Amino acid sequence: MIKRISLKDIAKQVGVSTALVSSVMNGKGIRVSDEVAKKIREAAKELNYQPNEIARSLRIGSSKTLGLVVADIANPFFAFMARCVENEAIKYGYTVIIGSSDEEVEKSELIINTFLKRQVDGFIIAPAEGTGEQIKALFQKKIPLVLIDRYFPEISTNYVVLDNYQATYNATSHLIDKGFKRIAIVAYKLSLIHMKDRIRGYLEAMKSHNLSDSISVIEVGSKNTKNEISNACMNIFVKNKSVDALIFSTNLLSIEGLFFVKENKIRIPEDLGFIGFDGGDCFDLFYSPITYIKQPIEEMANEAVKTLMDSFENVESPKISHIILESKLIIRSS
Amino acid sequence: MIKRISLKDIAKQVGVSTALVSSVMNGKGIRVSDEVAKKIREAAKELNYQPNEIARSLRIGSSKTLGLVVADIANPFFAFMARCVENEAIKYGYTVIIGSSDEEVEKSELIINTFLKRQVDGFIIAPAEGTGEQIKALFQKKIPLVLIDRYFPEISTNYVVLDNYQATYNATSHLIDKGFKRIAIVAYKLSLIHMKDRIRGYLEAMKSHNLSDSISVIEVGSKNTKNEISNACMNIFVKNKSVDALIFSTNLLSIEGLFFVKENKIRIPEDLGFIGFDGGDCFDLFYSPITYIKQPIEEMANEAVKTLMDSFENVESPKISHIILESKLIIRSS
DNA sequence: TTTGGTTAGTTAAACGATTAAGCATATTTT
DNA sequence: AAAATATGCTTAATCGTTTAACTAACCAAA
Repeated sequence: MIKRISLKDIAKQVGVSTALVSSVMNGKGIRVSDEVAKKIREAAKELNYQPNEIARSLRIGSSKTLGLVVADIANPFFAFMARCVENEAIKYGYTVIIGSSDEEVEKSELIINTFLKRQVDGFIIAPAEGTGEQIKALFQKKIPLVLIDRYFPEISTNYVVLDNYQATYNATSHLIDKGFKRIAIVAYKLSLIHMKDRIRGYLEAMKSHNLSDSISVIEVGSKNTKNEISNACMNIFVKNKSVDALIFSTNLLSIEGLFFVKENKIRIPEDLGFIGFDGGDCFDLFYSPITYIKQPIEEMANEAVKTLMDSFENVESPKISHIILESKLIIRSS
Repeated sequence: MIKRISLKDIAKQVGVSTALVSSVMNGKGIRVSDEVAKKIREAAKELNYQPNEIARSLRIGSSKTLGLVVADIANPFFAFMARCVENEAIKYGYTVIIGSSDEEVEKSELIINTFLKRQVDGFIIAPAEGTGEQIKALFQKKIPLVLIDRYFPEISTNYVVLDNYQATYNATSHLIDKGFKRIAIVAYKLSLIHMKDRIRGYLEAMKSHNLSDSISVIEVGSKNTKNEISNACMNIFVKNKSVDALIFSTNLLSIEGLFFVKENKIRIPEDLGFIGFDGGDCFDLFYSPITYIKQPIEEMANEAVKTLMDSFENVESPKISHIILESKLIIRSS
């Protein structure tokens, strides 16, 4: 590696011990005369000293690093979340390392282990399906941890999530108010709670409006979804004419829904009501701007970082915090 | 911090020295009997030992970490690039830390210094305008470095970029072939070479088709562009009717261009030819699918990582590599 | 004059892993 | 039988920083 300036170099140049230099650089601890302190600071500037955080981490037992594990960094939802987490963490003097599990159990495990080896101080994780054991293991090791977007009800970790139930409840109600009756929801075939809650919100809204007979949940696998969605929608919408509005339960599903609409020349909102998830330029640019459920992503990220910082304070007496944020229905012409 | 298992714990349990454990874990170096080696491996598994990479980094003088500095992580182009860099780096056993300069000189400097303190082994940087001095400083310190997307002709660093000249030359030629004549290019007011080259490609294409009189370069600032673009396009296109096709020189500009088109109910391609940069769902979903210049992002990322790995091999005798990749014009109906 | 306190530092251990060098035994070669 | 070599391990230094504990010099109070 390249020769970098260390405390020793400064100490030698000024003619003091490294302990003193360290103390001056951190502005605390040992007593120093103003004169020597000034000399040290000048030497540090002159040599362009950059402290070695690796060594510091080792000594103080904290890497000042957070591990962020998202389900899919190519998804704009998580990309934006990553950005927010980073911006927030830096305010507390923390660096973020990011990994994408791509919804795979093995990859999630690999990332978590890599991050553990790198001695991250804590994790923010949007857990993939089936990673409950991994989360439990972290929790048992008392490693500070905040789940985001999704959580496991049976594991009592910190989490920051959307009020998913309310989100789809409101969306469904909105469609009903607009006169749609045969409303379906498109969701992933996932056991994760956020998906269940989104479906539940839809179901309850339908029931409480006496539309139980029109309930229709379209579940698609999380891989190879494009055709699957198209086919699923096709079956229900085109062949059976049994649906007059669709609610999509994630950003990617919504976009694939838009492709379906475009390819089949479906008119929105005349032929089909459409509610998307998470927003994005595509929704705005669609010929008929799309109504969507907006998540407070930045707030989620900030809360997650804050929760993590809090749990650094008292690792031994862990206060578990559950933060549930409200979505906003952005009403457009769909 | 949390008590984690160290070499010492394993050594104690098995009754050997840490040196021996280390050697066994790394599968090299010191001679060991099969019997003891087996015991050590079993103990490591039993205790779920995860080596402390921080300590390892300090000792071996390499953090096995790359610093990726992008111009804007919220931009899908860079988000995807980040993902590719990460996936590629992991193959070589490297972790990536990502920072977004947001095209600001100060933020870029902050990120670079943070990464230096964290002892990154090398950098991949999409440099913001005005960060030439920062890059030069890294280069002089002999810190392995690859520029990506943009570069500084006056600094002889490694770089991996698009053949920007050819990209817009081809795009312009394509529009001319389709019968458009009064073609304008929309670009950022930036001194960076990639932007200059994109404009140059357009200019040369226009000249070589004897359309010098119709040349029109629309330059907008990199902040607050939405209105600016709309106004700029409005002036030229609507008021003067002096333009019949637009080429956009970045992804974000393209999307803002689409908003302009939509808001003003311009018909594509009847009223206006349109070529975007970088692709994306928005282009596909637009009522008239958008022709665009496609960058080989994954290849760029892979080449950048590979170049960096190569320069780790011989830090002292730096072989500078300049990689220029070709774009592809994806022709659709615009 | 002893005791105590302040000032301005130094010394040395520690964090966890790596690695060169050393050191007994055991085995083979001459 | 002596010398050389191989085997299987330990010791201790090192990376750069932090920090508890110590020291030496000086001044003030009892």
